[in-house]
Parts: sequence; C-alpha cells; structure tokens
Amino acid sequence: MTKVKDTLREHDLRNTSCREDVLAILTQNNAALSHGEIERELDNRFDRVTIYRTLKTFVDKGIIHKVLDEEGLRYAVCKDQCSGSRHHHDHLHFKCTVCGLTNCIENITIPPIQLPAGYKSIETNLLIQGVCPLCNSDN
Amino acid sequence: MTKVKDTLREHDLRNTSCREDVLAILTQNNAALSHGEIERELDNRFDRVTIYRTLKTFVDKGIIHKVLDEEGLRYAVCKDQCSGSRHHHDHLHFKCTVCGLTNCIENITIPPIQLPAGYKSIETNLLIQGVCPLCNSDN
DNA sequence: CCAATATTTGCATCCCTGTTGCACTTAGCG
DNA sequence: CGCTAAGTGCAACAGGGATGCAAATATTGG
Ligand SMILES: [Mn+2]
Ligand SMILES: [Mn+2]
Ligand SMILES: [Zn+2]
Ligand SMILES: [Zn+2]
Repeated sequence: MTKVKDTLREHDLRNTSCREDVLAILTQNNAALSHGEIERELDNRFDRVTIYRTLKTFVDKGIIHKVLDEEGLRYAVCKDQCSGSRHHHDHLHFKCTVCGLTNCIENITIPPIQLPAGYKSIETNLLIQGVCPLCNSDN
Repeated sequence: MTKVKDTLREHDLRNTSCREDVLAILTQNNAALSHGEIERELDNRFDRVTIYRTLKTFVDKGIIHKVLDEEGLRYAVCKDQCSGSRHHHDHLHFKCTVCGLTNCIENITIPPIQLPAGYKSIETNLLIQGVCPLCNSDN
C-alpha cells in the first residue's frame, strides 16, 4: 500500500516492513487493536518488542492514538491531524460488550463538562460501553 | 474502626485483618488507589494475592468500584449504594497531571450523550485529566 | 467456651504486558 | 556501493492478574 509508505515518509520515519504492516493493519481495521492482537495478526513475523516500539513511535508522531478500555490499552489511527505534542481527539470511544470491539465514534462531540471551581481540564477521555448496532437485535 | 467492621458484616463478609485494613485505607484516602499502592501502604503485611482477592471481593459486593486512568486500574469506595450486579456511578473521575492523584468528583453529573442510531449505552466512563485545585496556581 | 466447618490466606506458579540494554542488521543517503 | 544513523531481535527484568492447593482462621451451633 502506497498510502502507508507515504504516511511513514511524511512523518520522517524509515520504511520498514514492521512499520508498514502494523500501520496497514491499523488502517484496514476500524476497531481499535491491542498490542497482542496486532502481534497475532502479524503471525509472529516480528518480535513483540519491535511492535511495541513501533506503536510507541506512531503515537509519538501523532499517527495513531491510544484507546483506553476496561481490558487495557488499544490503538487506533488518528483521523484528525495530530502531532506527538498535540493529539486532539474530542470524540468518544464505544466498547460493545457483545462482540467486544472498541471503536472510535468520530461524529459525536463530547459536550463540555462544567467542573467544580479550581479544576482545569486538559484532556477528556470518554468511554461508553453498551451494545453496537451490529449486535443490537432491537434494531 | 467500627464503621469498617459494620460494612463488612452488612455485606456478609468475614471480618479479617486484611479486609479491615484495606477498607480502612480506601475509606481514609480520598484519592483512588492502585493494588500496588495499597500493598505498599500495608507494608507487605499481606500477600499480594490476598489483597488482590480482597479487592475483587469488595468490587463484587459493591463496596468499592474500579477507576480507570492512563496508568491502569485503581479503586475507590462507592459513595452511592451499589451492589455487585449494579454499580451506578454517573460521576466523573479527575486525574491531576501535577500531583498524579485520581479522584471521584461526586457532585457533577455526566450530561447525556446522544449516540448514533443503533447504539445502546449501558455504562459511561468519563475521565478528565488536568490540574486539580491544590496544584492550580491560578487559583 | 469449644469443636466443626466453610471461608480465607499464603505460597507456588503461570501468563501477559511493558520496558531497557546491547549487539547485529538495514534503510536511506551521498 | 559503502557509511552511518536508525531500527531490530534477543535476553532479561518488573509488575499485575489469575488459579490450585494445603494450612490457618472466623463464625456458629452445641
Ligand atoms: Mn479514537
Ligand atoms: Mn468514582
Ligand atoms: Zn458489537
Ligand atoms: Zn493535583
């Protein structure tokens, strides 16, 4: 995929097969993936430390962002323009308790929350658990 | 502390020193604590597995609830009446990036979030990171 | 108050994730 | 094509979660 190579180049990253494959997997997959899931999907073709460092590099460069759910840490590609110093994600994450997938819901903006006096908000992280449309039999 | 003993009895739990001490620590502390922090506070007087099982028991009984932040899992006492099957926490959690403490903000209700069609919400988890009043020099 | 028993604990052990150091390999450049 | 900085694999460690099992103990009924 040329797109993947371009993304790497744009972020001053050398084009290696591990980086290509990890980014391709995250791009194709619309659910957020954990380190372990990515490792499995790569069929052990790379050392897990390399995958770990690849994910860290991508987060630092603003190519992917972390997604926190009850089971731990996952990763998803940034749809907005992000950089390492500034990830701006005001979208929410939805975890389906039936299929287990965690997804970014991009088109919903988190309403502003009025904090008590003295609190200064920097980053908001909203996770909603429930049932996704595909698993919802009520339609 | 009699209060602690009462709480244990009310939930049909045997009164053991590990349970007493863990619950006392969580009650006195207003910040959410991790397994490791509790272990340290107990000065290694109990096996980590015992503490682990104690926390699990408390969560199952609705005495404490999990608090998810970037660093992992923490625990805080439930202020509302909760049971194992039904933890109802509509409050938000605030993590101060200066002092590192994570707290429950009880008196703010999370505004309802309009999900796209087909999504069914069961539980909402809101974490705001920022600076707490004690660390905020702007007052 | 004591004995019986169901519960709880500590220990051993396993698995998974994250992290670092170091030597070897390789991508990208001139 | 060869140099060099960057990336990789391997070994090793730390932390947390989880389970099985035998020893210890809280509770209860006598
Ligand atoms: Mn996202
Ligand atoms: Mn809370
Ligand atoms: Zn689903
Ligand atoms: Zn603070």
